[in-house]
Amino acid sequence: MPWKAIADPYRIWLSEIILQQTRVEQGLPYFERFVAAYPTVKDLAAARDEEVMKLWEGLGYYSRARNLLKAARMVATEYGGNFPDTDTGLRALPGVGPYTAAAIASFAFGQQVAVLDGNVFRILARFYNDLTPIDTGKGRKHYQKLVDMALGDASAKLFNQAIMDFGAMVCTPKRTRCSSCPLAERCGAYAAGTVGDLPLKEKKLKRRTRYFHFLVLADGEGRTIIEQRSGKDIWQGLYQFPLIETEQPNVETAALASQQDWPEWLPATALGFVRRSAPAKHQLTHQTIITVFHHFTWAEMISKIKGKTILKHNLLKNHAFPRVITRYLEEKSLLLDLF
DNA sequence: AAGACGGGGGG
DNA sequence: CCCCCAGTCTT
Repeated sequence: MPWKAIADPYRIWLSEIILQQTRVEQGLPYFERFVAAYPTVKDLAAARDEEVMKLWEGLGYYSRARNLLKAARMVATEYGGNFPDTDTGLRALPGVGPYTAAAIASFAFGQQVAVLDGNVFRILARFYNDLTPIDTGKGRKHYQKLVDMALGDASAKLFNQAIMDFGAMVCTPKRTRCSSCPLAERCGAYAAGTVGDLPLKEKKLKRRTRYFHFLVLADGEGRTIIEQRSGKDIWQGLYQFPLIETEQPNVETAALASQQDWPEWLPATALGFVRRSAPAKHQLTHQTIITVFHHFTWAEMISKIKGKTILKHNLLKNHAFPRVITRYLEEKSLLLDLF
């Protein structure tokens, strides 16, 4: 890790938040952008929400970005710019759970606490050939006890770093490096031939499919309309083109106007249909989203709509969008003849 | 205890 | 296509 040698609690915290459920290669560019934009926690605390969301754009799990800013402001105002230096104190920060608190406490403050993350679950389950599922309350307690025993009196800072490196490089989820593993001789799963089956999980993933129709509106002067997502759904705080969601696939563009959630401010009769995109599929962890972009001209676009943002299309880049949208915008040529 | 929450990469 | 990733929060 580039930040491995760094003792700055701010950077350790920032990197740990970014790396939650995220691969190092994916998170690293974001870490560098954040450090460049906000060298200290006070700089981050002073940032605008929209600016932080924009920097986080594309990384996913956007509650992390919202909590990041909340926590930074908490540290800046309530703690005088200094992070809490204990596991318990760190847990009070939004977005800091058991793993992240232990990581920061050990790496930044030398506290004697063991981390329990995906790597550690995997290594322990395999080494002890342990069939206890990792995704239950009981399982977490069980493995926490095991890792606490494994840590013993060793330096938590070194142990935590070592066990996670070991999980990232040797005892990996797939294509394990058992042939060069220094623990292979003592590994229960290796002896039993169960390495590929561990760790066990109890719950299976449920998925639902949704059909999103985005309305890309253009007046004669290069303007379009976007809205900010709110509520409890995905992509909270991000922007999107006005959205109609349908229960069924293959809905005609003309039929959208009679949908429940057709915007009340948008007179369907004033729109000129230009084109619709082919359906595109986007796989999220719990949702499969099929998107269709419908292009319209709206010659007499009204200039103020409550809760909506009307802007020149070349300024779209200043707002944070879900990948579904940015990916579509990257195919710039599709928009050229519209605006 | 369940469910929700993104996006990318590997097999 | 399915699983996993230096997990956390809400219900």
